[in-house]
Amino acid sequence: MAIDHLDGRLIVLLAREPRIGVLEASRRLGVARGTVQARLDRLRSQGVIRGFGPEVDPAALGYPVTAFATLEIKQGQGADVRAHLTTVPEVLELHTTTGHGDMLCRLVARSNADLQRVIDRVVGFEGIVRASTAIVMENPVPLRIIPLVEQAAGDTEGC
Amino acid sequence: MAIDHLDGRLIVLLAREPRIGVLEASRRLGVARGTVQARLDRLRSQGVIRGFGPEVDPAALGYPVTAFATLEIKQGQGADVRAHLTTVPEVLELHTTTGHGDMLCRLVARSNADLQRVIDRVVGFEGIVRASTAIVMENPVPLRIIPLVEQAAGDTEGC
DNA sequence: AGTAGCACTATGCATATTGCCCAGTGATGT
DNA sequence: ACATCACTGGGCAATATGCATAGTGCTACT
Repeated sequence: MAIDHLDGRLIVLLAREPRIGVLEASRRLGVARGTVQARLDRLRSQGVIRGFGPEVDPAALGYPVTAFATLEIKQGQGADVRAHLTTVPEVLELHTTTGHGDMLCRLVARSNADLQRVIDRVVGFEGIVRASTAIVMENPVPLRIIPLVEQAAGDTEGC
Repeated sequence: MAIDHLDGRLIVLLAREPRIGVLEASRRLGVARGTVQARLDRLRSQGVIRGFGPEVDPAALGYPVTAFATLEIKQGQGADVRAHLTTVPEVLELHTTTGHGDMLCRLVARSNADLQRVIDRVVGFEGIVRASTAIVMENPVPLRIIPLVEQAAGDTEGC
């Protein structure tokens, strides 16, 4: 179910130096190439590793402003709102949540002024009752997974 | 500053089929290998593409519960809180924001019960005044970048 | 006009990597 | 004792990579 220590080391290695291939990884980890190959295949088929897509920085694309919007949805309009938000390119992520709001979405925009346009487009839809937005100022911890992988790998055995 | 249409097609292609190499990409895009090579180098040096790290699914690692916590910080304790949260593996992401709270962080946990442990660890730190947590139920739009890339690429020229 | 700079094409070549095969070994469970 | 499984270590053909070259069309500058 979880991953073992070698899996963890492999994932961390790939996260740190994505350009290395299977052969180089096997050298670094001190195991045979076939082992790395098999581990990778298993991790992918188990869904632990979803893929190796490029990580794109929205800021470098011209969208330096990030914000999180909490949306309150009119009863029974959830599906329509989801469909609507999916069509907005600036909506990078959408979750339905418990708590004060009903949905939380991550937005990007070209500027603070442009954010207004994005928000207007997001909330300009029947079914959204209220929206409250928090603009991101700093991002002290960018999306990371390595510490979690290390914990998950370490739990299983003691190295 | 932004990216052109070929850049956009390249990024989308790589996002859809990450395992293809430079050579195969050049065939798909109908351009020379050197061109793809040069574009990739430029995109990486410009920071548009941060890397090709593996996308790991926390759920498959044994952390199926995701939550967002809004934290209110005592004046002047920001740096300490950041340092503290960095040490918690279950904190996948941390932002400082405008609005009601001062920080927003993304958490994962092994279960709803385990989430309590994580939150206790997160807020068990002088400097955090108040925390409100929203548990993610569904994720209709997983983190995506393709629509934004297409928009950014399309803006520049009309194909 | 003339020219320099730039991006792209097209090609070649040595080296490295991949995918696939196999036989052997040690640990585990029946 | 025996089957199963993961790992090792090796070999092989096919492929991809990094690097270099020369030619072409376009743009910008003088």
